[in-house]
Amino acid sequence: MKSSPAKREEVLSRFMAERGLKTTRQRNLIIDTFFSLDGHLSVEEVWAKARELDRRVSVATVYRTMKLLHESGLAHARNFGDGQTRYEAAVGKDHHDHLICTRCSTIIEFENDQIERLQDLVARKHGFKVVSHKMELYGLCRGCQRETA
Amino acid sequence: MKSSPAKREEVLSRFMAERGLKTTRQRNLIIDTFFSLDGHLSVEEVWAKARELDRRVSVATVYRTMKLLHESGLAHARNFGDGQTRYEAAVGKDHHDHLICTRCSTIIEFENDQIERLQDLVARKHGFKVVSHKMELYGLCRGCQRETA
DNA sequence: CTGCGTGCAAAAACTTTGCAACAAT
DNA sequence: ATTGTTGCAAAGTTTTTGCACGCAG
Repeated sequence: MKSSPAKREEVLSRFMAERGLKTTRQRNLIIDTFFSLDGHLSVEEVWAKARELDRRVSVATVYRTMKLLHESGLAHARNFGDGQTRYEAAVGKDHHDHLICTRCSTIIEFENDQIERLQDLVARKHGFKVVSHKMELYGLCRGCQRETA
Repeated sequence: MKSSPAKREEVLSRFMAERGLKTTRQRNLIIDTFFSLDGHLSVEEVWAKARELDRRVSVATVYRTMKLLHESGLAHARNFGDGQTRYEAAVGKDHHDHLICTRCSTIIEFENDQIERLQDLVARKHGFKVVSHKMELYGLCRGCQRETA
């Protein structure tokens, strides 16, 4: 599912207004690039793609912009254990979690409402108001189980 | 709950035998230090504590040893979003997950068997064999909800 | 105009690694 | 003896930052 530009725009403009941020050519480019791609993107990857359209954007601006997207809630920041932060679009697709193969690094996404409901329950029990969450299951995918056996 | 030295010892010695690793003064010091502490520890923190007993251990050895602990399954590696890997003892206490306050950084641990069971179920459905997992719920703790309201 | 934003390069923060000396088996 | 281990410092990665210039509002 692609992310919905309408909702995005709304969240973003409210966020930028709130913080007195300005709309710039670079920010638009980076944000559009990020949402046009899909998956779990490193800053490096977003940068590479954005540069295809404008050779002059600096990686620092990409770092700064991705951080804004994260703070605005439009992107989740993830850490899959390699040393890099990866960003993932947070609107326009249903929430999902990850199954990660520790051998071949395959990542499978899944969602499970029942788990989500239980999470809320647990949080409430501790007086928490959950804003977001991440869940990652690490193990061996079908193929790697076979090869390792 | 403190970690149980017996189980630890066993897992560790099997792991070291398997890989032809040697027992050294530094490794013992670092491992003991790690398990004597509690919580989510950065390499820096373990190092600081270990140095109290032996000024000469180098931070490189701590990095190397923590990686071994992680590979042996005795320590989980976590990433809470600050730029550091944090390690947490993986035996002697039941598995648990985390509620993290995004405002004051309070971390509450919890466990929920029902969720664990559902995770296994989902994994199996995708042909995965789960070895470990982590789940983190981000939000506002009781206190911060009040202050932010 | 005014102040935020950008690019660049330098720096910071964290982690890994090459190597010679050293220690465990 | 042999082979793995350590400390150190250098190098690698990823991310942040200072600053002068530029651009949006």
